[in-house]
Amino acid sequence: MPENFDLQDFLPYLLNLAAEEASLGFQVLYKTRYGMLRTEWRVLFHLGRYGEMTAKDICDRSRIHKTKVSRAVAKLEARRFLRRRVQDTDRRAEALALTDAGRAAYTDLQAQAQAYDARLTAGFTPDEALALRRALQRLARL
Amino acid sequence: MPENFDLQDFLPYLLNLAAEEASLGFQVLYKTRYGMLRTEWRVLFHLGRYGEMTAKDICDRSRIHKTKVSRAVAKLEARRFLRRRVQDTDRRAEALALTDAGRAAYTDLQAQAQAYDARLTAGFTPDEALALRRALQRLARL
DNA sequence: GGATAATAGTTGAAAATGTAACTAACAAGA
DNA sequence: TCTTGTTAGTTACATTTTCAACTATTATCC
Repeated sequence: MPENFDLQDFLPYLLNLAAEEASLGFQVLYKTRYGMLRTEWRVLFHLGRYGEMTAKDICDRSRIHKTKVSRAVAKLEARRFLRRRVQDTDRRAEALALTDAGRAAYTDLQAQAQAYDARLTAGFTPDEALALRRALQRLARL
Repeated sequence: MPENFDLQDFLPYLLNLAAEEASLGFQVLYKTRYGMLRTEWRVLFHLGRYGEMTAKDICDRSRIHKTKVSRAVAKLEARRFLRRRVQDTDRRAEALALTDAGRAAYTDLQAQAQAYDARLTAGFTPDEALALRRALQRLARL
């Protein structure tokens, strides 16, 4: 066991640093354009990408805690980005769906996200970028 | 520009997920053993690994905001993990140094961190692990 | 059917974070 | 030396997050 273990080599630290740095550039977009928080953007993305689903579905897919999702949904609804519809089959659950405005915001931000992702990986070869994503998905247990 | 861009492929999202997952396992250690927060552990690590330095030094090295460092230092001091000594050369700055208790906590947690890091990378070949760290360091602009 | 447990989602209070303003000390130039 | 500007660090306040408790509904099983 080596004595000199640098913080820069500690994976949780390194991951957090890289995640913060990478998040920052994109945060500017959804924050300044739509006044959204990270969880709100993520909920929007889920609904835009995967279609109608309940808050529980989003929780399961994204591993965001239900209180965070609940508040994000409330804000997105207040801003008319989504509608809730109580389900007949289970009146506890609500099906969430984007409004036209929500869909427009999603389309815009999704394109921005893709462009931003391309910028982030610009310094890597396709193989390197692929290996990085694979490694991260493994670490995230996806 | 492909239409179907999954969240799981979006680097900021993926990085955050992996960072959270990786942080969780280690957080248990410094939280349950020492009741520390992430910033406190990081400050402790800096002082343990790199020796006496000022809060400003820690900020510069770690990119943690000075208010977070200030509060972490206050807590670590209250728990007798570090001492402050006003510098003669500049009476605004304080040299921070671990106490014996602080050093003991650092030694313990540092070993745990190393072991945990090894567990995290156990599924990777040495080359893969190295490539991952290199990629993350680049993304983090280290 | 009726009791009990589990689940979807919300809410309130406490803890943590971010932002800006602040104090105290130093620096530099007229 | 006096003014102005900068820096180290703290504090106050607003925003977010976390945690636990809560409501309403559905599922289980005797």
